[in-house]
Amino acid sequence: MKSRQFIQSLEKGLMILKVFSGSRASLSVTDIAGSCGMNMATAHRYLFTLKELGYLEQEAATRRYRLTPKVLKIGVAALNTMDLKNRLLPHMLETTKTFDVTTQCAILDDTDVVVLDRVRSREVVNWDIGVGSRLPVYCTAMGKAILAFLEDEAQTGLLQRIRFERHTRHTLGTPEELQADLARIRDSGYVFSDQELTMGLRSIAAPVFRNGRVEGAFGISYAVNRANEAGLESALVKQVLQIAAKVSF
Amino acid sequence: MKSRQFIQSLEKGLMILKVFSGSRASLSVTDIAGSCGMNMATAHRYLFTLKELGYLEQEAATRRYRLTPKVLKIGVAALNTMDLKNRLLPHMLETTKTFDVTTQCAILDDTDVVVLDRVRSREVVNWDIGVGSRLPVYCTAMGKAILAFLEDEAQTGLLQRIRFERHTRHTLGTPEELQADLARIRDSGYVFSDQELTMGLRSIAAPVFRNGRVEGAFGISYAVNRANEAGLESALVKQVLQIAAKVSF
DNA sequence: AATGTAATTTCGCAATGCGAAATCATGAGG
DNA sequence: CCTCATGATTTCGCATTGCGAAATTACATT
Repeated sequence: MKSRQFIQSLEKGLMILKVFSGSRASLSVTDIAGSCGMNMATAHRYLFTLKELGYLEQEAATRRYRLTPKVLKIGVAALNTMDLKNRLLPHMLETTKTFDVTTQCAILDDTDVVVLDRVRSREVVNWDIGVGSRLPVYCTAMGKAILAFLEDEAQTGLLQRIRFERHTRHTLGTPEELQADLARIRDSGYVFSDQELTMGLRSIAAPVFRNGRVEGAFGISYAVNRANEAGLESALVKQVLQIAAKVSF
Repeated sequence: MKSRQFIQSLEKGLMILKVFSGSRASLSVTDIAGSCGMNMATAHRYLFTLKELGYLEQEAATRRYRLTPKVLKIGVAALNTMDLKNRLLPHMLETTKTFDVTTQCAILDDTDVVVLDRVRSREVVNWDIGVGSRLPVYCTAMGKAILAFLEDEAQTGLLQRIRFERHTRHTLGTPEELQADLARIRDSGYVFSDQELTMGLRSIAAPVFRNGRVEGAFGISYAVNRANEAGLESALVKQVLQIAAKVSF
């Protein structure tokens, strides 16, 4: 039983918006009613309301609904209130320029890291994640950087909720492997991740602190074949640590 | 009087989320109640619900609420369903690499253009807008590119809603000036915008069509001083038009 | 036309959310 | 340490809102 304070109509409305995130672009009343377990009349009322408010639009022909750019407004506000991004951005630009690597910053949300911003290297990679995308903590450099320095209770809770999935042959598969890795990371202060999420891609990351607590992470990614360049990776590690230290407090 | 179908609780909940977008990062119950014109008990119920659902978190000390990264999930889904972005991205990467300019794509939302994605040039500019940010239609190259090719009724309606504000000495100040500019744009097929929004910054943009209707725009920006480089700007115009044509259908 | 499928609206009833007021923190003075 | 003040949270009875079954409408197919 929910608290007396809980407003169910709001939950339903947001549930509908969320369904759009998971599924395809355009959905019909029936689709929504089905996937939310609502009566069709109910689903229709909510869709109608969201349309009125401008968060959804309806194709005239098919009567199907799709998200409008207005929904972005809400999320982007959240992004901009994260000053981690603002503190890091100049360093990201500079690092990308100097080493021609992709730099990014991210924060934790449950068992995912959320990419706040990224500066792309000039080399076009087949792989491209965007601002706001989510990646699993346990197989990303930034994820592990944050995880390693999380408060104990938060960390153990989180570790239990992780559902391990093998993305490449380098992906860690068990909590134990991850624990061991985290211990190593705590020692060295940074993460070196070799193709744990995507084949062909390496990353280096370090945590950023705010008042002594992990706030997020700074990371860089580059193609494996660049490992040949003499001294590159050690320079990158140095760079990552230096920047993470500079913006931490 | 609203339709019988309209669900007020959802409106209130979303209104609260929206207030966070406009104002500062963290808000108290009283703040919300004030700016939404709600009873404090009501505001509290909604904040409580949003917290339960994970869209807000509450600082233990101050009892104030702030947005969580979870709200991003909703908006980002909208971004990813826009295949305009996916179609353009490879060309953006290539263009940025070739000319070392910042490339971007955007769509229209009411009187703003919303930046879907951008690839930064290597030159670090003091100015930096991010994914999801909104810029006024009437003083951006991409905005005018879209506006110029909008259906008549949509265009006239929109023109009336624009509130002109002078950002630089090049900013257009009246509907008439804008109209004249749009006519010129329709002739040439592209927009050349010189420091209309930000001093020191030039942009070139062209509309992208989908089934013959404007879907969004592709644009590039660069520092004014690069206008010296012989042939650069005409090459850029050619590039913009070529790419816009390629991804249109 | 007849049939089927999906969207929309109606309507009476019950649950939900409302606001005034009470209660519970927390902090600032005295 | 107590009091007052301020803000957050909860209670509670009542009116409103939102619910679902069913009716209606809108289209596409046969």
